[in-house]
Amino acid sequence: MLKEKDKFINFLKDKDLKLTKQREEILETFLKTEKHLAAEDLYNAIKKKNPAIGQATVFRTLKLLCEADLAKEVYFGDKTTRYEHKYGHEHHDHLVCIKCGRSIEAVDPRIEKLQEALCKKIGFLPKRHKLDIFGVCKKCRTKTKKGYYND
Amino acid sequence: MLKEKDKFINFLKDKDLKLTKQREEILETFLKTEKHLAAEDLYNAIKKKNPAIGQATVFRTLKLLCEADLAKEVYFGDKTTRYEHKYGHEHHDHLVCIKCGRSIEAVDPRIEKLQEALCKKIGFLPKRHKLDIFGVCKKCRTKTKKGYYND
DNA sequence: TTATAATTGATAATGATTTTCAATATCAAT
DNA sequence: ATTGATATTGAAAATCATTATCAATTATAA
Repeated sequence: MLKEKDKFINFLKDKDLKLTKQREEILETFLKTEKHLAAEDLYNAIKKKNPAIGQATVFRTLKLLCEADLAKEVYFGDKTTRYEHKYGHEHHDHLVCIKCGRSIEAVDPRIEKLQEALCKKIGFLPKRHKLDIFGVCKKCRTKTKKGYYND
Repeated sequence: MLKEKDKFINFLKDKDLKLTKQREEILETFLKTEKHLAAEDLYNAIKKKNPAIGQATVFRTLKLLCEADLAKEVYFGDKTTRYEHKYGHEHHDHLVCIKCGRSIEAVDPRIEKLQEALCKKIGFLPKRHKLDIFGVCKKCRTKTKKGYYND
């Protein structure tokens, strides 16, 4: 928690930007939630503590958090941008549950290797990639009383 | 070309929808382009032949083509939806060039297998997935006069 | 404390997509 | 071919997420 805040403060200093109450609040609330939230979700969460906050400020600050490498944009197909924590999170793929909406982070180094090989084979220089697998998570499968959810 | 049209006609009949001149035109123009185009691109292309066509109709028809499994929505991170041909195209990953914007289709069965294994290991039931690799394509690397583009 | 530049919230603007609605076209059954 | 029931169309207004504008406010280095 402190590390992230420090990183943000350094980032701001570095860019001659100011540390404001709203920026602090937004960062704190963002760090408290561990899911992939949209700007609006974060806005609503913060409004409870500080109803004076403006949406625009949330959008702007989220952008800053991305620049500061504390957050990362993710897109899951619907048209809204979501944000995930980046600090201390290595690259990972997403297993997105189509029932509950949660997403699980996972990596398989062998998959990463094969991706590189695939690129090399066709002369493509990879810079970044993303793999999203959509399906039903363990919890949601189990919920279906009659054994596992299987179709 | 005929196959796709037939499939569309059958789809429409099946849903008690009507085959109209604009739907035909939109399908034909869509089939003529082999890249991932946005609704607006398609709209502009069609306007040349038929200036009377409405944007809304293009959006609506693109939706229909997706339902008919002739087209598939793809998202490459910017916020506009693009559409690719689906008929006769197996599942594939995308290598998206960040220089020229083109995208190459590719599949590696070993990657697919590993993805399944990864899911199984954590009890996740996969339904579909997408892998996009962003980088620089061979052509664009070559364009850089002094040897390959490498950073 | 003060000067100066950055920040804020409200609101208007944007861009992509959707909806609404009255006029028109399709198609199955005459 | 004509009809009639229903789907479709284009234009324009409405939406949704996001961005830009701007006057008032605030942080910060001197």
